[in-house]
Amino acid sequence: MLAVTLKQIAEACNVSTATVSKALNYASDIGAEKAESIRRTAKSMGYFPNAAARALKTNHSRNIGVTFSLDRAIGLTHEYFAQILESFQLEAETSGYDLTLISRSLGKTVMSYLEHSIYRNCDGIFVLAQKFEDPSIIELVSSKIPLVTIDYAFNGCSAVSSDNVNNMSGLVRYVHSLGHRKIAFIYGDKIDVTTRRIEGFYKTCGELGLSIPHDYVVEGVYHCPETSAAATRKLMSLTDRPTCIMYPDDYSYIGGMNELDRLGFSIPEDISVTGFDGISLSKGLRPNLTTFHQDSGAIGKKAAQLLVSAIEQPDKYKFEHVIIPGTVWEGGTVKKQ
Amino acid sequence: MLAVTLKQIAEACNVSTATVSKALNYASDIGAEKAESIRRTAKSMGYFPNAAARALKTNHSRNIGVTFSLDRAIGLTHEYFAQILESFQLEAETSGYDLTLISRSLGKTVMSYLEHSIYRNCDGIFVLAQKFEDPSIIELVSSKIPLVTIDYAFNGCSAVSSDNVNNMSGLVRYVHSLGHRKIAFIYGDKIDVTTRRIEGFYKTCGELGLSIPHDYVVEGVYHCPETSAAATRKLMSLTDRPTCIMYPDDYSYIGGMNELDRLGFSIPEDISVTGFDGISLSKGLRPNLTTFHQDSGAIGKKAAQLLVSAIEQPDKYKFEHVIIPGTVWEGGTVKKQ
DNA sequence: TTGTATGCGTTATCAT
DNA sequence: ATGATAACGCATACAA
Repeated sequence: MLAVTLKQIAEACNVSTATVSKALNYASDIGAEKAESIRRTAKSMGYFPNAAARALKTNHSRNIGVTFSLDRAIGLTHEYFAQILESFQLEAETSGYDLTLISRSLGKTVMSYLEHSIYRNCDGIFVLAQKFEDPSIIELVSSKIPLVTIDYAFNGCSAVSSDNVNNMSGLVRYVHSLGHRKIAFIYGDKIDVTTRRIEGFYKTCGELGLSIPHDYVVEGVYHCPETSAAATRKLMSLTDRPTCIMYPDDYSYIGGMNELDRLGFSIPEDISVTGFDGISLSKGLRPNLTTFHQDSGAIGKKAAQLLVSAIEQPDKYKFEHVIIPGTVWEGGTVKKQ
Repeated sequence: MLAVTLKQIAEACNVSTATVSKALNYASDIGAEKAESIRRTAKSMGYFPNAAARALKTNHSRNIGVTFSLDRAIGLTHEYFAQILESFQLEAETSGYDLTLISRSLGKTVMSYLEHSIYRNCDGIFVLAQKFEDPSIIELVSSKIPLVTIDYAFNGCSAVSSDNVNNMSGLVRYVHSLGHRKIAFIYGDKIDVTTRRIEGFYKTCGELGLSIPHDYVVEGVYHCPETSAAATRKLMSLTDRPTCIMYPDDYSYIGGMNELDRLGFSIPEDISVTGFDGISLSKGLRPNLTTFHQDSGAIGKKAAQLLVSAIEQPDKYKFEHVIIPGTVWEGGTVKKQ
């Protein structure tokens, strides 16, 4: 509101705005003590540069756009994404970037993510999405604006992914190591991540010499307890029941947990279970849910680092696809057979 | 990246930039068909205004700052706040405003929320906080920048609150109506919201003629299952046990749920319980958690409407404190006595 | 070392 | 009805 400008500082110091600008930007061609004194008065006057003016002049805004292309209101509400965004924000802020939420419209104007990003002069984009085949995402990726994606790698773009194939594999091996041979898997929505997990599941079962009946692998929905409940009912009504059910994610497991209780099965005595994600909920449940913890904090942080590099060193920067490992969280829901 | 400018459109149309600007802004002093043709070519060239230039000139950015002054990483991760932010975002976007996350620093520079907001030319601020006594929040509120707060009302500022006194009262009355007389209450961190809930609890108990022993009201921590577990243990070890325990929030109830199970009490046969918030988790648990649903969607939406009014009609706008009612969600965790 | 002048893209004022 | 021009706040090439 006050909005002190360079001009006011210049008047207060009896110098030109150019000199003030140089002092504030630690330019080399300015007297040390004069620069220092200018900085002091600038500070005392509560000066902060005007981001719009600076963006207009320098052609970069020190602002990163965040796109949310997530389904079924699993946006900010999903702890996995919320944590990634939170750690991304922290790291971006440390590097001097603010985050602006970028949507597909503004008022009555419908615009693509790219158009919106250009409108806001975003220096880079953090693409948080599930449906990467969204044309507006494709357009974004095809442009020359620096960006980083999560859990999906486009050609020529940096990406940070949870290691889905190996994570799934690790979890299957853990379950197998406790003696389980009849392992069922409820997978989530058929997005890229899911394909990899299914791949990891079958591959690992194969390596372990397990042959999994077709009806042990059923489709579910991420973050949806109801669907997991239904899938659980289906699995437990099979004549040859599994000894362990792997759920698509921790949250949807809640549905399975309740259904198993309703059916009179206790966990892990009668049936073992695993989740996926490692959200804080899994440590609140009893027994603690055995799950695979995806290191969302590391994912967000790394994504921010990659994006900042891409923005600040466009020439020497090389695209990377970083895979962040996770860990099996041994809870108490998988019983030794 | 392409960044079509007014100038390019002007050249393409053989008119001046002033004329183009008028056409695009539907000014009155311009020929109808010429304006229309200019708009067509602008569209065909993929023109979008440069937000920075516009902000510089008009002194408003159509950008709203969001401050997150939340403890213990209950930021985006808390479903209540995440939902409020989500609905706020949707409504703000509809009115043509983008959201920028405002922190207390940027790079190595430490700045107050106000300084950061001025730096980014925010037209208004959405204050999402728990600790309203934070000096940086006070500074923000004392300034003349339009803002709206949630669950705490400052003098001369708009606020949207969940009706904490009455909500708590409604929940107590519901429990009482099912025959409970020995009601315990684990309250959360001692912030303003909590004070009101405690007030609502005691007031209603008084009106209902219940005298609550001191050791039935114990301090807990929001969003913290461990603390709720400890408090539960304490309550259940009393010689004269309560018949119902009211938890600070749905999430922290998870700790109580597990502890009760560990102690061999089943819900609701041996002990009744309630949560607070009405997050989606409560409907995933079995039995469904009886809780008080705070209408986070309505809160966020209303907050955005108030803020946009404050920004766009600074003169005729009157500060408001809107109380959003909620509803008891009858789950299955309170047994009829 | 310091200051002058120019332009970023837009809107607004004032001529024409 | 249309256009030249100035100004928003800042950074920088260039002149002094």
